[in-house]
Parts: sequence; structure tokens; C-alpha cells
Amino acid sequence: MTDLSTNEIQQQFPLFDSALAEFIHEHGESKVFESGSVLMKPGQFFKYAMIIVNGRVKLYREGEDGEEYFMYFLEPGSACALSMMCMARSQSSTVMAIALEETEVIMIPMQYMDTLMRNYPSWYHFVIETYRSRFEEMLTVVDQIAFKNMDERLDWYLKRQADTLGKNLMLTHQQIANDVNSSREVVSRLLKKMEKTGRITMERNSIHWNG
Amino acid sequence: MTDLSTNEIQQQFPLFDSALAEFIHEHGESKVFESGSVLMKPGQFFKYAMIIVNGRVKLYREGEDGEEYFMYFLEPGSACALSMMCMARSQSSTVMAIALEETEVIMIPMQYMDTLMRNYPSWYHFVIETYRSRFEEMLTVVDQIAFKNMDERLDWYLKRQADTLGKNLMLTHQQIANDVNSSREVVSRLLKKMEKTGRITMERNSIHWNG
DNA sequence: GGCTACTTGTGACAAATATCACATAATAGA
DNA sequence: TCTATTATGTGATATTTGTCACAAGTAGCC
Repeated sequence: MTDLSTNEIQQQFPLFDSALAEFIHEHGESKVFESGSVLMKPGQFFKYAMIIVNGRVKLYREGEDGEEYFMYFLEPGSACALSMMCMARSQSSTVMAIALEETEVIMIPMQYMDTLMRNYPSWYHFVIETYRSRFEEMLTVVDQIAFKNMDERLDWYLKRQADTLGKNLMLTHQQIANDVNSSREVVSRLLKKMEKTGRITMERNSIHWNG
Repeated sequence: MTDLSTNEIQQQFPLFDSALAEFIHEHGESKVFESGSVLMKPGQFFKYAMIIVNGRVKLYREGEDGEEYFMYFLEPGSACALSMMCMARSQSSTVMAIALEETEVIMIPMQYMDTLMRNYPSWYHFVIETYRSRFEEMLTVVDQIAFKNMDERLDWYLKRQADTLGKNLMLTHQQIANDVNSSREVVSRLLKKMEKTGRITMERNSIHWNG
């Protein structure tokens, strides 16, 4: 039983029809993650599909030697595609999901997947759309790393951050360097260039995206 | 109506139950792609979900300026995840799918998706499994480009080729360079090193993977 | 104020990769 | 056999990115 009413669920997830919202209201479980907490532990076997009601989650890849690479954000109204995939095997690398703010999710036990898929067409439309959009997002990530130099990647990274987090980005150069798997010095120098062209404005601990 | 019988379909796709195989036999359409032909045209809007009966398909990403990056193979018994995703928008970059051999596919019109999802649980299990495995594969690709140097990536690339194409790889250095978005000279030099360690043996137009 | 931790700036250098310019080898075809 | 084409080898050099060393600025805290 979720904290949200059927109505509230439908507001957050416009793709759901009322029967589905009703089902999720009854069988889902509300949970709140504090800012900074981990939604997906490495190698975890998922018992729930998670959908995001409120807040913001950052997904990134973690390499064998602690390298990181930012993938994308989860926003309200979307689902964690990975949580639906039953990623059983724990590989050497893993995907990390951490809450950037206090984040409210609904957890739907996996045992209901069959029922949902079979009886609620709007559910599988939602699932398919979730997979599709994440897959596309992964493709654009591949594009960037495979084809672009650091300066372009940095620009793209900041643009994406600004798009979902707002134009005032509370980020240190070191944090950015981690997200794009580069080094602080490289990022600093490239940011300086971007400031000269007016694309960003820098302050201590923050960057303003001027677009 | 497919060329394959219900029975043959079930043999190639063990996850399908007989009702599903029957349905696909009736409503699917067989099609053969010649070696070298394109299964997915850039920006194409898909009317069919494609499943691979026979042959081998190479998927790769194509950048704005003609760069390429190899993603993965489609093998018999698997589905083209992308064909199921209704990738409507044509972005600047695109995914290319070309047949490496004569390749036999079954094309299932999109209009049946709802019916399939609702009435054939083994269908959506198959779909979910398809998405899951491709997504995982994309994650490993990201790992490689984001975290590894060219020598390791090349090793991994050749290993994957050998895994699905056999240990005798009919590839020129130039073709490899295209697949990993590098240059022929770099690839040549690194291959030379790999030959010294005994990991591969080189001949004109081919490379033998010794593992 | 003075200490300390953290953030940013910058030069020098190293490593990885890309590019250019050729040389050489192998093969196909006339 | 001779020639044209394609595949491979290799040095020299440029570009990009990573690393190291250290300076300087800022903020928090006692």
C-alpha cells in the first residue's frame, strides 16, 4: 500500500490508466531515500521495480579500479530501468544509483510483473518506453565517449546537468572530473576556456551555465 | 505466414511456448537478407519486430562524420532489440545493422505487440530478456571506451569477434580500426605487440585468435 | 587573527593516440 | 610476367590527455 493515493499516482505517471494506478496503490510500497543514499547496491538482486515519485537520482558506472562515469538522471515520473531487469550476475563493473535529494519511490514487488504485463497494457507501454528511452540515452553516451574529445564531452555533460538540475550547478572541478572520468587539472583548464567564450561563469564550488 | 513451421520456430527460440510459436508462424513474415545488406536503415521507423532465425548481423553506431563504433552481434535465436523500440526520431548518429552472412529473419508486424504482450507471457519474457541482455552489453561497451586504453579494448574486441565468428577472423587492420574508431597505424602496431605475446597470429587479411 | 582544509590555477613533463609520409609485401588481373 | 591495387610496417611528429609539483585563493573554525 503506497503513501500516495491512486489519484496522485496518476498525476505523476500520466501513462498509467486508472486501473493500473489503483493496482500500484494497493500493491506498491512507498519508500524514501535520503539525499546521498544508495538506491542500488552493486550486484544486488532486485526484488522490486522502482518508479520515482519525487526527487532526483544519479546513475553512474563504476569501473574495476574505482573509475566513474556518469550515465544519466532519473527524474520523477520515470522508472529505474535497471531495477526491472533482474541483473542477477554481479560483474566487475557495476551501476551505482544515488539520490541527489530526498527521493520518494514506489517499489513494486517483482512477483506482480506477470500480472501487470498481462492485465495492464499501460504498464507494459510504460516499461517499453522506459527501456527505449534509457537505451537511447546510453547510445548518446557511447557517441560522446567514442567520438568526441574532452572539450565537447564536457560541454555536453554540463548541458545535461543544467537541463535537469538547473543552470546553477553546485559542482567542484573534481566532481566533474570524476563524472567524466578525467582529471581535475584537465577539467579546470577546459572550463577556463569555456568561461572565456562566455558559455559558463565560474565561482568557487559552482558553475553557471549560460548556454 | 512464415517459411518455418511452428516446430522449427520453437527449436530456434526455446523460450517460446507452443502457442506463441504457433502465433508467430501464422502472423510473422519470413525474410532473407543477403550478406552485406542493411537490416536497419538510419532513422527508419519500424513496422516490425525482427527476430533472427539464421545468420549473423553486426550492429554498430555511426557518428555524424562517418565514424563507426562496433556494438554487438545479433545471433540466431535472438531479437533485434532496436527494432522493437520504435525509435522514431532520427538523431544525428544512427545505429546500423548489416548482415555478415545470408540472414534469415522473421518480421512480426508491430500491430500484434499488444496481443502478444497480453496473451503470451513467454513473449514478454523474451522481450524483457532481449532488452536486458542488450542493455548489459551496452554497459560493457561503455566500460571499455570510458575506462580502457586502446590495447585492452582491441584485445576485448578480438575476443568478442572470435567468440561469435570463430577463431579465424577475416579482418584487415583497416576494418578493425573502423570498428574501434581508431586508425589503421595504431591498430597495426598494437596487433604486432599482441602477436609477440602469442595472443594472436597474423596473416594477410586474417588474424587467428589464440586466446 | 591564525590555523587548516579545500578549491582552483598553472607550468613542466609523460603517456597515449592520431596523423603524415613513405617503404615494402602480397595478391589479383591483364 | 608485369602492373595495379590493396594490405601491412615503421619512423617522425602533432595533438590530446594524464600526472606531478606547487602556488595561491577561500572558507570554516578555534
